[in-house]
Amino acid sequence: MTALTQNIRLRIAPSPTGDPHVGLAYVTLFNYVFCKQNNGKLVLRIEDTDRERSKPSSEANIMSSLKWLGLNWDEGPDVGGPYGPYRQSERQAIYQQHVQQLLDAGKAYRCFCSSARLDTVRTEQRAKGLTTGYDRHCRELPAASAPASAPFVVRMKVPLEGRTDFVDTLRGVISIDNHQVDDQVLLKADGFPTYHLANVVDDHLMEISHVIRAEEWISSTPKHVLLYAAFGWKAPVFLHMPLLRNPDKSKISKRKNPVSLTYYQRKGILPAAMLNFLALMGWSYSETQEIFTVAEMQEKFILEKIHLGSPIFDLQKLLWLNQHYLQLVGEDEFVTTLRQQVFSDSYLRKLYPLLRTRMDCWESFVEKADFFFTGALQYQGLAICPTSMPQADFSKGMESLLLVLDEVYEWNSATLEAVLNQHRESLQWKPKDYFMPLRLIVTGRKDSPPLTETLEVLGREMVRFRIRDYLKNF
RNA sequence: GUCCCCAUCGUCUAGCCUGGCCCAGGACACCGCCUUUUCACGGCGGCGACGGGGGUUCGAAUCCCCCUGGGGACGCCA
Repeated sequence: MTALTQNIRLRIAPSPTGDPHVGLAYVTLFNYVFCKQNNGKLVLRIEDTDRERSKPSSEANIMSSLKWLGLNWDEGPDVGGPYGPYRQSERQAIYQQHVQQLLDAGKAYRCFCSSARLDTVRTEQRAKGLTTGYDRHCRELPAASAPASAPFVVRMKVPLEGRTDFVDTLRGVISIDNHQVDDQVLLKADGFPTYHLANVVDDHLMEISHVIRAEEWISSTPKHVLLYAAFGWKAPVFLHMPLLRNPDKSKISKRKNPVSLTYYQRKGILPAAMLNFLALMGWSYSETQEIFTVAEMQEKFILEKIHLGSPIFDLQKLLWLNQHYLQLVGEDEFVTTLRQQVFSDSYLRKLYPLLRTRMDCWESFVEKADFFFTGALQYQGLAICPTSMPQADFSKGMESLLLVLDEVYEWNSATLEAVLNQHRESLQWKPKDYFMPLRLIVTGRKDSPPLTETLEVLGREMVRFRIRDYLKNF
């Protein structure tokens, strides 16, 4: 490593648009370890340029999840630092100024196309089997040809010829034809920058030396390289981590796998286990030893040794590691953690109104409230209702089912019907039966609190996979 | 569809760069046995992979090419 000839500065750049994601923890871990190993600085930068989706609560959760894992940063919105502000929404002036610079240099242009027009163009391109992208309609528009008040975006003027090459530390040279690179929007109509602009400008201004990010960014790296060149800047070193996968090998998603760090924290996965597990996804400590700490990883880690095959996030192995770490827990920690995390005051208070009238002695709490701790819901009665059956009789059951599926699993009646159709044969359905064929009551137990309250206390992600597994095994 | 990336047991991986020590090593899961008054932990063992085809070479999991397969990107989301 060339640690002495260069300041190592890494960054993690989450977008605060949802629950803290395991993918973030994964990428952060590798950034963190490489950083520490080289006496570098780790920057946390909040990429909140999507005004619609960014939420302060999400930002807070991301930070607390990373802290939970012990992945601390040296500079960030909460701790400050010499390169701030560290929230992109607070850096507007900087982006405006840089966009103007590109405009002046003729390396970007204003585009007045409506999204409707863009949609049409894309549809046509798709129909012809072409790469979809902007047709550069406004690229050569004379500067004064549009009314000053017309809404516009600023697009990058990508070279029409040639190729753009860059080096990925793990993969070597990657070369992409400029025809494949879109005239990317840099500044949106609302004046906010897109990821591509903000990311490049900030990485440069914050003197980031190595960009370690997920593989999904490979195909937009040429845009970034082109931008660095347009500004006359030196690009950082790029390294793309393999993507975590669902069991079906698709990119890990909450639809198919629990992905929220909050979920794992609450479930009772220990940070050490999670970190150890994540480290194993693409890297190995030694030929025989699989259990190791972050500190040990730091000693032996070699960036270039990251394995490129995209690993499947395997809950079983996580749990095995966790069991191992749990065995190391001392008696005091056992008592304290259980009190704080599982039987916390706040959780018990939530349960109070639901359990109070259902218990007949203190001991019965365990029996009556078990599913509030395991998430193990019971499913009572899955019935096929002939279409002749009065609508009202099962509409209630249907309602709760759809509520669960829509709210918890983001399903709708169409996907539900598809699932049901898969089981059509084993259910011996007649075609006329599957119009409204199902009644499913999902609750904790027979005498349990109402579904809505149950869901609220348990949390959606906890329930989501129970239902999925249930339907799958049916 | 176009472009890009990837390819060792069901899963995570070691080996690949610097061909021979690999008829491929470890771990999870699974199965069996031992230990244990139960269960778990622990110990021992079993099952199980170099996607296919061409090269190069005395020799290929390792190097090259093609095919196939998987994935990602193609947004005024990141």
